[in-house]
Amino acid sequence: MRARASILHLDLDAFFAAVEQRDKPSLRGRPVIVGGIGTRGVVSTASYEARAFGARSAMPTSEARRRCPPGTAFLHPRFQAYRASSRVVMDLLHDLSPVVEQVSVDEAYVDLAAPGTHDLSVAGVRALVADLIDRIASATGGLTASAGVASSKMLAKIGSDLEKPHGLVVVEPGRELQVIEPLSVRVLGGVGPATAERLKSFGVITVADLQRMTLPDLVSIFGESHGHGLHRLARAQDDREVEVERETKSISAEETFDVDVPDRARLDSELAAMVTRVGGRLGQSASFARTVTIKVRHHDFTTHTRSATLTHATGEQAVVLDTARRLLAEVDVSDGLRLLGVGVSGFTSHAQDQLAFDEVDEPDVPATPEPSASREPAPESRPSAPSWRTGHDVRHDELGAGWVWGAGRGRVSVRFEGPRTGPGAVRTFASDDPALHPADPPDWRERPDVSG
DNA sequence: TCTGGGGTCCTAGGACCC
DNA sequence: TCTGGGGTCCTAGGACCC
Repeated sequence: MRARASILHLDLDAFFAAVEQRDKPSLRGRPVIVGGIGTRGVVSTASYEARAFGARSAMPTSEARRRCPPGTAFLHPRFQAYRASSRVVMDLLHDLSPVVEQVSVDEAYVDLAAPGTHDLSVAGVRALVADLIDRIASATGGLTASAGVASSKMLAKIGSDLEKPHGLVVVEPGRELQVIEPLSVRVLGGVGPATAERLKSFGVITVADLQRMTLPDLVSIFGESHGHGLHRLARAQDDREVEVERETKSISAEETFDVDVPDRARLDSELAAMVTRVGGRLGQSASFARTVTIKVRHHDFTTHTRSATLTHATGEQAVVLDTARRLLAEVDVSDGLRLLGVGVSGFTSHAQDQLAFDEVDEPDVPATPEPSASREPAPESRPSAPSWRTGHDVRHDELGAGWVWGAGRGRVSVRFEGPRTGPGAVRTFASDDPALHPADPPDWRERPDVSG
């Protein structure tokens, strides 16, 4: 917590709906819902007119249709338009300070102390941010924003919410506890429906109630991290800095089908399409991923993930798709899938990915000594054995069938799943091993006797 | 026709290693 | 008969956020 109110949290009001109303005057003053408008859609944003009828973000669109009157507009999101306006706003924030943390398309923190030139008195920041909100409105064609300024991120965010829409709250340093104590614990970051419900069972409704719980009790109920977090936040203790850059840790795509899909061919083509999207973004980021995860949701909404970590990070869509296919093959889809998704994570640089391959080498195959070369960026063409590429099916005369997990510099690692090797056994061979050859047919997993 | 899509972080158990 | 203790990696699930 800082001595002065120098952290700004800015939030655009009912952003998606406001952009639609700005761009289409006939929508102004009317209830507008932006989100999934299909049978299984949910509301992304409800305009304030729609909120008056009880429509809310994350509500099933079918429910919003029931609540809102005839004449309500239900619209698909136009992300391009939102991004364009978002950029205009973020540029205005960067005019105030170089330290801007964009949390989402419609939300950001700004460190007003960073430039060292702003008047950080309560009156000073109030004038500064009031002017900012005016400039946002004129630069975006009338979008309104709400802002909170406080001594910490937590209080700034709570402040921006207090007088929405078009509100500005400066929390005077020293009054933080007064502000939060009467509020619901739900205002604290990390307190969602589940945590709020558990707290309620202990008679905790407000932040003041939460202050009465001891740290050992909170830790025993919520675990080490969450317990300490709750204890701190209830006392307005928040030292998080405004972070300019946050690295991406996973990339994923998923889709909920209008009707549950039991058809493997259809699921496979959906999977391929999603891998193309994920792989495209992975390629843009110029990084390599080691872990591939699929996600499935059944008709009863039970949701599962299956993941596989490769020995060898990859940037290739074919490898991601092949891995995802193998994971999906293990899922019972006979009742149909409601949702299918795929993601990649465990990003590494190319140099590290070569190192990872070296580390899993089996001792019975002498590794080529390369004292420092493995730490250097590898040349453009990765495998030195062109016939073996990660993700391809192979057979070994003695060990049965498997697929290539890593290939390079005269060696190939094969992952077998058979009675002799056990599931997931990885063996490494010289790539000219005569007992190693392409598998046929490629769908060896379907054949129970394949490695027997 | 209840319940999207894209993320982050945490926990817990098992394998494995020293 | 009784069976350590960390640490790390991987997997799966859950809570949460916008």
